[in-house]
Amino acid sequence: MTEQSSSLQKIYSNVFEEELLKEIEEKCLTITAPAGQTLMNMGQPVSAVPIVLKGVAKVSRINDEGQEFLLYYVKEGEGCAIAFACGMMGQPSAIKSTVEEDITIMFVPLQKMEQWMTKYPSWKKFVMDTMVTEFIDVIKNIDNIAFKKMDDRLISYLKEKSRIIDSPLLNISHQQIADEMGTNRVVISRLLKSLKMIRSFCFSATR
Amino acid sequence: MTEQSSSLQKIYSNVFEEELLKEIEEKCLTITAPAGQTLMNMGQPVSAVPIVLKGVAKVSRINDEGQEFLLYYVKEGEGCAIAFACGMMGQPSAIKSTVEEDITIMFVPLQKMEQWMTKYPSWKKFVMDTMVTEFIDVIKNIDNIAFKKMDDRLISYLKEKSRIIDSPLLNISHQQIADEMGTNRVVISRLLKSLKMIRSFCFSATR
DNA sequence: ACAGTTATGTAATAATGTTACCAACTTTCA
DNA sequence: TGAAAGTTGGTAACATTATTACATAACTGT
Repeated sequence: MTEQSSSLQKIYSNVFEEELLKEIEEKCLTITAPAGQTLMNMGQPVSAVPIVLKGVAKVSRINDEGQEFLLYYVKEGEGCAIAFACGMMGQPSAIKSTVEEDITIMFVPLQKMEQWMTKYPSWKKFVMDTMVTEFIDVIKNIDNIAFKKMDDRLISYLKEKSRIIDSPLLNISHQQIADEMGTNRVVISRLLKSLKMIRSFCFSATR
Repeated sequence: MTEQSSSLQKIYSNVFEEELLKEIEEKCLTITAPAGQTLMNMGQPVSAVPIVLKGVAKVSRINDEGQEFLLYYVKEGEGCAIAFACGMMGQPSAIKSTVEEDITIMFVPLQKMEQWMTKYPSWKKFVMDTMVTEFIDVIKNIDNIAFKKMDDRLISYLKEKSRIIDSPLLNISHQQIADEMGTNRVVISRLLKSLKMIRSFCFSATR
Protein backbone atom coordinates (compact mmCIF):
# COMPACT_ATOMS: atom_id res chain seq x y z
CA MET A 1 0.00 0.00 0.00
CA THR A 2 1.45 3.38 -0.99
CA GLU A 3 1.92 6.20 1.48
CA GLN A 4 -0.73 8.24 -0.29
CA SER A 5 -3.17 5.39 -0.08
CA SER A 6 -2.66 4.74 3.63
CA SER A 7 -2.85 8.45 4.54
CA LEU A 8 -5.99 8.77 2.50
CA GLN A 9 -7.63 5.84 4.21
CA LYS A 10 -6.59 7.03 7.65
CA ILE A 11 -7.85 10.59 7.24
CA TYR A 12 -10.76 10.34 4.83
CA SER A 13 -12.27 6.87 5.02
CA ASN A 14 -15.09 8.19 7.17
CA VAL A 15 -15.43 11.41 5.17
CA PHE A 16 -15.37 10.55 1.47
CA GLU A 17 -17.35 7.93 -0.44
CA GLU A 18 -15.51 4.74 -1.33
CA GLU A 19 -15.75 5.60 -5.02
CA LEU A 20 -14.34 9.09 -4.50
CA LEU A 21 -11.41 7.69 -2.55
CA LYS A 22 -10.66 5.41 -5.47
CA GLU A 23 -10.84 8.30 -7.93
CA ILE A 24 -8.57 10.39 -5.77
CA GLU A 25 -5.96 7.66 -5.69
CA GLU A 26 -6.09 7.37 -9.46
CA LYS A 27 -6.18 11.03 -10.43
CA CYS A 28 -4.17 12.90 -7.80
CA LEU A 29 -0.45 13.42 -7.66
CA THR A 30 1.21 13.26 -4.24
CA ILE A 31 4.46 15.02 -3.40
CA THR A 32 6.62 15.60 -0.34
CA ALA A 33 8.57 18.76 0.51
CA PRO A 34 10.91 19.79 3.33
CA ALA A 35 10.27 22.65 5.77
CA GLY A 36 11.04 26.05 4.32
CA GLN A 37 10.29 25.17 0.72
CA THR A 38 8.00 27.47 -1.23
CA LEU A 39 4.91 25.71 -2.53
CA MET A 40 3.23 28.60 -4.30
CA ASN A 41 4.08 32.21 -5.03
CA MET A 42 1.70 35.10 -5.33
CA GLY A 43 0.59 35.64 -8.89
CA GLN A 44 1.43 32.11 -9.95
CA PRO A 45 -1.29 30.22 -11.89
CA VAL A 46 -3.18 27.60 -9.87
CA SER A 47 -3.24 24.45 -11.98
CA ALA A 48 -4.18 22.03 -9.21
CA VAL A 49 -5.51 22.45 -5.69
CA PRO A 50 -3.58 21.07 -2.72
CA ILE A 51 -4.71 18.93 0.18
CA VAL A 52 -2.30 18.35 3.04
CA LEU A 53 -1.93 14.69 4.00
CA LYS A 54 0.84 15.22 6.53
CA GLY A 55 2.73 18.18 8.01
CA VAL A 56 1.80 21.87 7.98
CA ALA A 57 1.78 24.57 5.31
CA LYS A 58 1.85 28.30 5.96
CA VAL A 59 -0.32 30.61 3.91
CA SER A 60 0.65 34.26 3.81
CA ARG A 61 0.18 37.43 1.87
CA ILE A 62 3.04 39.47 0.44
CA ASN A 63 2.69 43.17 -0.35
CA ASP A 64 4.35 45.24 -3.06
CA GLU A 65 7.42 45.89 -0.93
CA GLY A 66 7.88 42.20 -0.20
CA GLN A 67 6.55 42.37 3.36
CA GLU A 68 4.85 39.22 4.57
CA PHE A 69 1.68 38.75 6.58
CA LEU A 70 0.57 35.39 7.97
CA LEU A 71 -3.00 34.42 7.08
CA TYR A 72 -3.43 30.89 8.39
CA TYR A 73 -1.95 27.41 8.56
CA VAL A 74 -3.14 24.36 6.64
CA LYS A 75 -2.82 21.16 8.63
CA GLU A 76 -3.26 17.45 8.08
CA GLY A 77 -6.46 16.63 6.24
CA GLU A 78 -7.14 20.23 5.29
CA GLY A 79 -7.29 22.06 1.98
CA CYS A 80 -6.40 25.65 1.14
CA ALA A 81 -9.50 27.79 0.60
CA ILE A 82 -7.69 30.48 -1.33
CA ALA A 83 -6.15 27.93 -3.68
CA PHE A 84 -9.62 26.40 -4.18
CA ALA A 85 -11.00 29.85 -4.87
CA CYS A 86 -8.29 31.07 -7.21
CA GLY A 87 -8.24 27.72 -8.97
CA MET A 88 -11.95 27.62 -9.63
CA MET A 89 -11.96 31.21 -10.85
CA GLY A 90 -8.92 30.71 -13.06
CA GLN A 91 -7.23 33.53 -11.20
CA PRO A 92 -3.55 33.67 -10.32
CA SER A 93 -2.74 32.82 -6.72
CA ALA A 94 -3.56 35.58 -4.22
CA ILE A 95 -1.24 34.08 -1.62
CA LYS A 96 2.18 32.67 -1.01
CA SER A 97 2.49 29.26 0.55
CA THR A 98 5.50 27.65 2.21
CA VAL A 99 6.17 24.44 4.12
CA GLU A 100 6.09 25.01 7.85
CA GLU A 101 6.69 21.38 8.80
CA ASP A 102 7.87 18.63 6.42
CA ILE A 103 4.87 17.97 4.31
CA THR A 104 3.05 15.48 2.13
CA ILE A 105 0.59 17.07 -0.27
CA MET A 106 -1.90 15.71 -2.74
CA PHE A 107 -2.78 17.79 -5.79
CA VAL A 108 -6.24 17.58 -7.26
CA PRO A 109 -6.50 18.57 -10.94
CA LEU A 110 -8.80 21.57 -11.39
CA GLN A 111 -11.01 19.65 -13.76
CA LYS A 112 -11.61 16.87 -11.22
CA MET A 113 -12.17 19.43 -8.49
CA GLU A 114 -15.07 20.80 -10.56
CA GLN A 115 -16.49 17.42 -11.55
CA TRP A 116 -16.46 16.03 -8.03
CA MET A 117 -18.31 19.10 -6.74
CA THR A 118 -21.42 17.91 -8.55
CA LYS A 119 -20.72 14.18 -8.44
CA TYR A 120 -19.85 13.62 -4.76
CA PRO A 121 -21.78 15.35 -1.94
CA SER A 122 -18.92 14.63 0.46
CA TRP A 123 -16.50 16.47 -1.81
CA LYS A 124 -18.80 19.46 -2.11
CA LYS A 125 -19.10 19.52 1.66
CA PHE A 126 -15.33 19.26 2.06
CA VAL A 127 -14.72 22.18 -0.30
CA MET A 128 -17.42 24.36 1.23
CA ASP A 129 -16.28 23.50 4.76
CA THR A 130 -12.76 24.52 3.84
CA MET A 131 -13.90 27.80 2.31
CA VAL A 132 -16.04 28.67 5.29
CA THR A 133 -13.62 27.65 8.01
CA GLU A 134 -10.70 29.52 6.53
CA PHE A 135 -12.81 32.54 5.60
CA ILE A 136 -13.84 32.82 9.22
CA ASP A 137 -10.23 32.24 10.34
CA VAL A 138 -9.17 35.16 8.19
CA ILE A 139 -11.91 37.38 9.59
CA LYS A 140 -10.89 36.50 13.12
CA ASN A 141 -7.39 37.46 12.09
CA ILE A 142 -8.74 40.86 11.12
CA ASP A 143 -10.26 41.12 14.60
CA ASN A 144 -6.79 40.68 15.98
CA ILE A 145 -5.13 43.28 13.78
CA ALA A 146 -7.94 45.79 14.05
CA PHE A 147 -8.85 45.52 17.71
CA LYS A 148 -6.12 43.85 19.76
CA LYS A 149 -2.98 45.40 21.18
CA MET A 150 0.42 44.11 20.17
CA ASP A 151 1.15 42.30 23.44
CA ASP A 152 -2.09 40.31 23.20
CA ARG A 153 -1.47 39.58 19.53
CA LEU A 154 2.06 38.43 20.29
CA ILE A 155 0.92 36.05 23.00
CA SER A 156 -1.79 34.64 20.70
CA TYR A 157 0.76 34.26 17.95
CA LEU A 158 3.22 32.39 20.16
CA LYS A 159 0.54 30.10 21.51
CA GLU A 160 -0.80 29.33 18.03
CA LYS A 161 2.70 28.74 16.68
CA SER A 162 3.47 26.47 19.59
CA ARG A 163 0.24 24.56 18.98
CA ILE A 164 0.96 24.19 15.27
CA ILE A 165 4.46 22.82 15.64
CA ASP A 166 3.33 20.89 18.71
CA SER A 167 6.19 22.01 20.94
CA PRO A 168 6.64 24.67 23.64
CA LEU A 169 10.06 25.56 22.25
CA LEU A 170 9.91 27.97 19.34
CA ASN A 171 13.10 28.09 17.38
CA ILE A 172 12.48 31.35 15.52
CA SER A 173 13.99 34.82 15.45
CA HIS A 174 12.38 38.07 16.51
CA GLN A 175 12.62 39.13 12.87
CA GLN A 176 10.57 36.14 11.69
CA ILE A 177 7.89 36.82 14.28
CA ALA A 178 7.72 40.45 13.25
CA ASP A 179 7.47 39.49 9.57
CA GLU A 180 4.62 37.06 10.10
CA MET A 181 2.76 39.47 12.35
CA GLY A 182 3.27 42.35 9.96
CA THR A 183 5.10 44.53 12.44
CA ASN A 184 8.64 45.62 13.24
CA ARG A 185 11.46 43.58 14.75
CA VAL A 186 12.19 46.22 17.39
CA VAL A 187 8.60 46.06 18.59
CA ILE A 188 8.81 42.29 19.08
CA SER A 189 12.15 42.49 20.90
CA ARG A 190 10.75 45.17 23.22
CA LEU A 191 7.58 43.23 23.97
CA LEU A 192 9.33 39.91 24.51
CA LYS A 193 11.65 41.59 26.96
CA SER A 194 8.77 42.98 29.00
CA LEU A 195 6.77 39.74 28.71
CA LYS A 196 9.71 37.75 30.03
CA MET A 197 9.60 39.81 33.23
CA ILE A 198 5.94 39.02 33.74
CA ARG A 199 5.59 35.42 32.56
CA SER A 200 7.33 32.58 34.28
CA PHE A 201 7.47 30.22 31.31
CA CYS A 202 9.70 30.60 28.35
CA PHE A 203 8.15 31.63 25.05
CA SER A 204 11.15 31.62 22.79
CA ALA A 205 14.58 30.09 22.76
CA THR A 206 17.52 31.66 21.01
CA ARG A 207 19.51 29.53 18.63
CA MET B 1 -44.64 42.36 -13.78
CA THR B 2 -43.49 42.59 -10.15
CA GLU B 3 -40.46 44.59 -9.09
CA GLN B 4 -38.64 41.41 -8.13
CA SER B 5 -39.35 39.89 -11.50
CA SER B 6 -38.15 42.90 -13.47
CA SER B 7 -34.99 43.33 -11.39
CA LEU B 8 -34.25 39.66 -11.77
CA GLN B 9 -34.62 39.78 -15.53
CA LYS B 10 -32.55 42.94 -15.79
CA ILE B 11 -29.63 41.65 -13.74
CA TYR B 12 -29.61 37.91 -14.22
CA SER B 13 -31.23 37.06 -17.57
CA ASN B 14 -27.79 36.54 -19.10
CA VAL B 15 -26.39 34.82 -16.03
CA PHE B 16 -28.93 32.26 -14.81
CA GLU B 17 -30.78 29.59 -16.75
CA GLU B 18 -34.39 30.33 -17.66
CA GLU B 19 -35.57 27.53 -15.38
CA LEU B 20 -33.53 28.79 -12.44
CA LEU B 21 -34.95 32.29 -12.87
CA LYS B 22 -38.43 30.81 -12.69
CA GLU B 23 -37.57 28.86 -9.55
CA ILE B 24 -36.10 31.94 -7.95
CA GLU B 25 -39.26 33.90 -8.59
CA GLU B 26 -41.33 31.16 -7.03
CA LYS B 27 -39.21 30.32 -4.02
CA CYS B 28 -37.55 33.55 -2.93
CA LEU B 29 -38.94 36.27 -0.75
CA THR B 30 -38.11 39.85 -1.65
CA ILE B 31 -38.05 42.71 0.85
CA THR B 32 -37.10 46.37 0.90
CA ALA B 33 -35.40 48.26 3.73
CA PRO B 34 -34.38 51.88 4.29
CA ALA B 35 -30.81 53.10 4.82
CA GLY B 36 -29.55 52.51 8.33
CA GLN B 37 -31.63 49.46 9.07
CA THR B 38 -29.90 46.40 10.47
CA LEU B 39 -30.28 43.34 8.27
CA MET B 40 -28.34 40.83 10.32
CA ASN B 41 -26.60 40.83 13.67
CA MET B 42 -23.55 38.86 14.67
CA GLY B 43 -24.48 35.53 16.20
CA GLN B 44 -27.91 35.49 14.62
CA PRO B 45 -28.88 32.24 12.84
CA VAL B 46 -28.76 32.39 9.04
CA SER B 47 -32.03 30.94 7.78
CA ALA B 48 -31.84 32.30 4.23
CA VAL B 49 -29.09 33.84 2.15
CA PRO B 50 -29.48 37.34 0.72
CA ILE B 51 -28.93 38.67 -2.77
CA VAL B 52 -29.06 42.41 -3.33
CA LEU B 53 -31.32 43.43 -6.22
CA LYS B 54 -30.99 47.17 -5.66
CA GLY B 55 -29.09 49.46 -3.27
CA VAL B 56 -26.06 48.70 -1.12
CA ALA B 57 -25.52 46.71 2.07
CA LYS B 58 -22.61 47.13 4.42
CA VAL B 59 -20.97 44.08 5.97
CA SER B 60 -18.93 44.61 9.11
CA ARG B 61 -17.46 42.79 12.05
CA ILE B 62 -18.16 43.76 15.67
CA ASN B 63 -15.78 42.85 18.48
CA ASP B 64 -16.54 42.05 22.11
CA GLU B 65 -16.50 45.71 23.12
CA GLY B 66 -18.95 46.64 20.38
CA GLN B 67 -16.36 48.23 18.10
CA GLU B 68 -17.11 47.97 14.41
CA PHE B 69 -14.86 47.16 11.48
CA LEU B 70 -15.95 47.45 7.85
CA LEU B 71 -15.34 44.33 5.76
CA TYR B 72 -16.95 45.06 2.40
CA TYR B 73 -20.02 46.31 0.61
CA VAL B 74 -22.58 44.20 -1.23
CA LYS B 75 -23.96 45.92 -4.31
CA GLU B 76 -26.64 45.31 -6.92
CA GLY B 77 -26.58 41.77 -8.23
CA GLU B 78 -24.20 40.53 -5.56
CA GLY B 79 -24.57 38.02 -2.73
CA CYS B 80 -22.89 37.96 0.67
CA ALA B 81 -20.17 35.34 0.87
CA ILE B 82 -20.15 35.17 4.64
CA ALA B 83 -23.90 34.66 4.76
CA PHE B 84 -23.53 31.91 2.15
CA ALA B 85 -20.76 30.36 4.21
CA CYS B 86 -22.45 30.59 7.60
CA GLY B 87 -25.74 29.46 6.10
CA MET B 88 -24.31 26.37 4.48
CA MET B 89 -22.41 25.44 7.61
CA GLY B 90 -25.40 25.99 9.87
CA GLN B 91 -23.28 28.45 11.83
CA PRO B 92 -24.54 31.67 13.39
CA SER B 93 -23.67 34.80 11.45
CA ALA B 94 -20.06 35.91 11.78
CA ILE B 95 -20.91 39.42 10.65
CA LYS B 96 -23.28 42.31 11.09
CA SER B 97 -25.03 43.73 8.07
CA THR B 98 -26.78 47.07 7.66
CA VAL B 99 -28.39 48.97 4.79
CA GLU B 100 -26.00 51.54 3.35
CA GLU B 101 -28.37 52.75 0.63
CA ASP B 102 -32.09 51.96 0.43
CA ILE B 103 -32.19 48.36 -0.56
CA THR B 104 -34.17 45.59 -2.20
CA ILE B 105 -33.07 42.13 -1.17
CA MET B 106 -34.08 38.68 -2.22
CA PHE B 107 -33.76 35.83 0.28
CA VAL B 108 -32.96 32.34 -0.93
CA PRO B 109 -34.02 29.52 1.42
CA LEU B 110 -31.02 27.51 2.60
CA GLN B 111 -32.50 24.31 1.24
CA LYS B 112 -32.85 25.76 -2.26
CA MET B 113 -29.39 27.24 -2.05
CA GLU B 114 -28.06 23.70 -1.57
CA GLN B 115 -30.25 22.08 -4.21
CA TRP B 116 -29.43 24.63 -6.88
CA MET B 117 -25.71 24.17 -6.28
CA THR B 118 -25.93 20.71 -7.84
CA LYS B 119 -28.84 21.38 -10.19
CA TYR B 120 -27.78 24.60 -11.92
CA PRO B 121 -24.17 25.20 -13.03
CA SER B 122 -24.85 28.94 -13.25
CA TRP B 123 -25.91 29.01 -9.60
CA LYS B 124 -22.82 27.09 -8.51
CA LYS B 125 -20.70 29.56 -10.45
CA PHE B 126 -22.53 32.49 -8.88
CA VAL B 127 -21.99 31.17 -5.37
CA MET B 128 -18.34 30.30 -5.94
CA ASP B 129 -17.70 33.65 -7.66
CA THR B 130 -19.18 35.43 -4.69
CA MET B 131 -17.09 33.46 -2.21
CA VAL B 132 -13.91 34.06 -4.15
CA THR B 133 -14.43 37.71 -4.92
CA GLU B 134 -15.30 38.66 -1.38
CA PHE B 135 -12.62 36.43 0.11
CA ILE B 136 -10.06 38.29 -1.96
CA ASP B 137 -11.68 41.62 -1.04
CA VAL B 138 -11.24 40.76 2.61
CA ILE B 139 -7.61 39.76 2.08
CA LYS B 140 -6.93 43.04 0.29
CA ASN B 141 -8.51 44.72 3.28
CA ILE B 142 -5.95 42.96 5.46
CA ASP B 143 -3.23 44.32 3.19
CA ASN B 144 -4.51 47.77 3.98
CA ILE B 145 -4.62 47.30 7.74
CA ALA B 146 -1.35 45.44 7.94
CA PHE B 147 0.79 47.39 5.51
CA LYS B 148 -0.66 50.82 4.76
CA LYS B 149 -0.37 53.99 6.78
CA MET B 150 -3.45 55.72 8.08
CA ASP B 151 -3.38 58.59 5.60
CA ASP B 152 -3.31 56.20 2.65
CA ARG B 153 -6.02 54.07 4.20
CA LEU B 154 -8.17 57.13 4.82
CA ILE B 155 -7.87 58.29 1.22
CA SER B 156 -8.70 54.80 -0.05
CA TYR B 157 -11.66 54.65 2.30
CA LEU B 158 -13.03 58.01 1.15
CA LYS B 159 -12.62 57.13 -2.51
CA GLU B 160 -14.31 53.75 -2.05
CA LYS B 161 -17.14 55.29 -0.04
CA SER B 162 -17.59 57.95 -2.67
CA ARG B 163 -17.67 55.29 -5.38
CA ILE B 164 -20.21 53.18 -3.47
CA ILE B 165 -22.69 55.98 -2.86
CA ASP B 166 -21.88 57.38 -6.31
CA SER B 167 -21.36 60.96 -5.13
CA PRO B 168 -18.31 63.10 -4.29
CA LEU B 169 -20.11 64.52 -1.25
CA LEU B 170 -19.84 62.28 1.80
CA ASN B 171 -22.37 63.13 4.44
CA ILE B 172 -20.74 61.29 7.34
CA SER B 173 -19.10 62.24 10.62
CA HIS B 174 -15.48 61.76 11.61
CA GLN B 175 -16.74 59.33 14.23
CA GLN B 176 -18.43 57.13 11.63
CA ILE B 177 -15.29 57.05 9.51
CA ALA B 178 -13.20 56.11 12.54
CA ASP B 179 -15.68 53.36 13.49
CA GLU B 180 -15.69 51.77 10.05
CA MET B 181 -11.91 51.98 9.75
CA GLY B 182 -11.42 50.58 13.22
CA THR B 183 -9.51 53.58 14.51
CA ASN B 184 -10.08 56.63 16.70
CA ARG B 185 -12.08 59.74 15.92
CA VAL B 186 -9.21 62.04 16.93
CA VAL B 187 -6.94 60.31 14.43
CA ILE B 188 -9.40 60.93 11.60
CA SER B 189 -9.93 64.57 12.56
CA ARG B 190 -6.18 65.10 12.69
CA LEU B 191 -5.59 63.48 9.31
CA LEU B 192 -8.50 65.20 7.57
CA LYS B 193 -7.21 68.53 8.79
CA SER B 194 -3.76 67.90 7.30
CA LEU B 195 -5.21 66.37 4.13
CA LYS B 196 -7.37 69.44 3.56
CA MET B 197 -4.23 71.56 3.44
CA ILE B 198 -2.70 69.37 0.76
CA ARG B 199 -5.64 68.38 -1.40
CA SER B 200 -7.60 70.89 -3.40
CA PHE B 201 -10.83 68.94 -3.61
CA CYS B 202 -13.24 68.40 -0.79
CA PHE B 203 -13.52 64.97 0.71
CA SER B 204 -16.15 65.48 3.31
CA ALA B 205 -18.93 67.92 3.99
CA THR B 206 -20.18 68.69 7.47
CA ARG B 207 -23.88 68.48 8.13
C1' DA C 1 42.66 36.06 12.01
C1' DC C 2 39.53 38.18 8.92
C1' DA C 3 35.47 39.83 6.70
C1' DG C 4 30.67 38.88 6.19
C1' DT C 5 26.27 37.49 8.13
C1' DT C 6 22.66 37.09 11.54
C1' DA C 7 20.44 38.04 15.95
C1' DT C 8 19.55 41.11 19.45
C1' DG C 9 19.88 45.50 22.35
C1' DT C 10 19.33 50.44 22.56
C1' DA C 11 18.16 55.23 21.50
C1' DA C 12 15.77 58.85 18.99
C1' DT C 13 12.01 60.24 16.48
C1' DA C 14 7.53 59.73 13.88
C1' DA C 15 2.95 57.93 13.55
C1' DT C 16 -1.02 56.29 15.68
C1' DG C 17 -4.11 55.31 19.70
C1' DT C 18 -6.39 56.91 23.93
C1' DT C 19 -8.45 59.90 27.17
C1' DA C 20 -10.08 64.15 28.62
C1' DC C 21 -11.97 68.56 28.05
C1' DC C 22 -14.09 72.49 25.41
C1' DA C 23 -17.16 75.04 22.28
C1' DA C 24 -20.67 75.03 18.72
C1' DC C 25 -24.60 73.16 17.21
C1' DT C 26 -28.97 70.17 17.03
C1' DT C 27 -32.57 67.67 18.99
C1' DT C 28 -35.77 66.63 22.51
C1' DC C 29 -39.19 67.49 25.47
C1' DA C 30 -41.55 69.72 29.23
C1' DT D 1 -39.91 78.93 24.35
C1' DG D 2 -36.09 77.38 26.71
C1' DA D 3 -33.42 74.22 29.45
C1' DA D 4 -31.33 69.71 29.12
C1' DA D 5 -29.24 66.24 26.57
C1' DG D 6 -26.90 64.57 22.71
C1' DT D 7 -23.80 65.14 18.58
C1' DT D 8 -19.89 66.96 16.28
C1' DG D 9 -15.36 68.52 15.78
C1' DG D 10 -11.00 71.09 17.85
C1' DT D 11 -7.26 70.61 20.93
C1' DA D 12 -3.89 68.97 24.37
C1' DA D 13 -1.43 65.42 26.87
C1' DC D 14 0.08 61.15 27.13
C1' DA D 15 0.55 55.92 25.78
C1' DT D 16 1.54 52.65 22.37
C1' DT D 17 3.45 51.23 18.15
C1' DA D 18 6.42 52.04 13.91
C1' DT D 19 10.69 53.37 11.82
C1' DT D 20 15.47 54.24 11.38
C1' DA D 21 20.06 54.11 12.81
C1' DC D 22 23.73 52.25 15.18
C1' DA D 23 26.26 49.02 18.49
C1' DT D 24 27.43 44.50 20.18
C1' DA D 25 27.78 39.57 20.24
C1' DA D 26 27.70 35.09 18.03
C1' DC D 27 28.43 32.44 14.23
C1' DT D 28 30.23 31.27 9.18
C1' DG D 29 33.38 30.21 5.91
C1' DT D 30 37.99 31.22 4.04
